[in-house]
Amino acid sequence: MELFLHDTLTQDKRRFEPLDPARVTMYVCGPTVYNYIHIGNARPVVVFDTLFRLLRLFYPQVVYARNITDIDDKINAAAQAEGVPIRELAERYARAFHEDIARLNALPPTVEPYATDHIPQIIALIERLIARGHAYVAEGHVLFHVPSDPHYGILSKRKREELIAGARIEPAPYKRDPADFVLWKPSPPELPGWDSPWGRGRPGWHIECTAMIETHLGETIDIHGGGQDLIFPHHENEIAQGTCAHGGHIYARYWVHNGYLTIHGEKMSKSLGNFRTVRELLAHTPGEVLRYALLSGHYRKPLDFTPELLEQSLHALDRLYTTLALTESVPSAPIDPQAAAERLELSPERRAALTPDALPHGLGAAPEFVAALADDLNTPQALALLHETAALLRKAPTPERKREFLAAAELLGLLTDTPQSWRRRLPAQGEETLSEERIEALIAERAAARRARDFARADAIRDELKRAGIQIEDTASGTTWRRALS
RNA sequence: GGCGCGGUGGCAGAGUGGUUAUGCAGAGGACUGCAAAUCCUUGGACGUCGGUUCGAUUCCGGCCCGCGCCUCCA
Repeated sequence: MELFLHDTLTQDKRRFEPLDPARVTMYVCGPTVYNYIHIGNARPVVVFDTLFRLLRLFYPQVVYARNITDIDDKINAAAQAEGVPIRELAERYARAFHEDIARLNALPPTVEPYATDHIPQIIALIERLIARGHAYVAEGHVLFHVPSDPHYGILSKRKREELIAGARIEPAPYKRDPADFVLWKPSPPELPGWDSPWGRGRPGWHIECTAMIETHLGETIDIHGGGQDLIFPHHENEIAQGTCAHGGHIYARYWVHNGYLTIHGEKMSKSLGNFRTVRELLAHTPGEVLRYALLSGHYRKPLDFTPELLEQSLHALDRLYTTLALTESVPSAPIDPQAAAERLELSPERRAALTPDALPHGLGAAPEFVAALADDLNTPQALALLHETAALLRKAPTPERKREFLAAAELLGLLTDTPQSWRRRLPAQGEETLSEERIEALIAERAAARRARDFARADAIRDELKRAGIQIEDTASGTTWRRALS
């Protein structure tokens, strides 16, 4: 089976062909840690986590790097506003980031480099750019000279002249060209800084990613990902400095960008202030529901983030968990790795590297399901197929279907909970709360009333539970309870 | 102004040159003491105006509307 990805650079969907199929590399821009991430920031995390899972199904080794930018003007400003050391603030929000995305079922990346751990590499990279005539020193700054790169604008389809004409801010006087951007800037004594050939200072915004890519992944990577708002200037500048530093070698073979999350049709952003943090959403929404919501739209399209979206995602996911609960006695057919690889038409190299003790996510999934994801990560289509598999499984359970269902969910990072725990841990909806002991006692009392054909009493108990947000389900094997959905 | 994205049924959202995706919500029925869950059935759609075509939601063009980027932003 072949993987297709939309490439921002060529503006079309192309067959994915890695430079080295034995080692696929992907770099995704991670957060700048100066506050809690919002749900818009979580979109690339979930999207590229899903792509990571898919790539690992197709290739034996995938190196996925997602950085943490821990040196930045905004971090400095936030620390100063709070009156805490900069390092402490950055560490706090890096930790919060990890906690938040773990609840979105995001796997840890292969490497998670920190900008401040790469200062020597950044300095070396800048020196190379200066030596090659692509950067210059001015008033303690080092700037990338945009006119030195004839291809500048290739990613964002912009002309340097138009950028200058449309600029919203006055260019700094020390710039040779208004489009030049900072690679290194001086740091006053009270702010973090490192000694460099140009004095004590700190890296500019874009250079750290290029240095970390070079350090951990190499000069040319297969996939570079991030949100659409990074296309310009961040990724444009990365291509410029990276390509110029590497003597013209291709910087990234595929540029993959996710669309925005919107609120009432407007982009969610920190500057507009219309964002919801993942942290506050997690207080009353299971992380998996947030993940489902983010996957319910195609990654390149805008996704309007509304309470209705969350409610629909909650209900849809609950249906999948109900399927799991209804088919608990159905065993999942064991996976024969080679037969599964055959069905999915994985490459001979991939097949050779499959070992029974380390099988990738989704190996047991149906080919059409994997094909949906392999078609530029069509997660809405994949979710539709997951629901169809669920419906088939409920109606005519077989071990093969069970395996396909579980494998498909695994590839999407869903259904990681048990149905029991899912149904009982949902946010409380009732006006009052009852302990599990009290719930069990009431259910026992209702069962006694039903045996005595005292249905008035039995229904009164059910109503009481209902008011507490507890839904009763009478099944052949007895009565179970769950937290009701909204 | 330049560049780019999008307008699909009550809502979300795929897809396709001709046979009503999927989920949520709604309606009717089965099951149930009554419910819930499940199952069956079911209504409802492709911004607008032209063009190409035997046939267009799907291809082409104009228009309308919405959104984004143009050195803070995922």
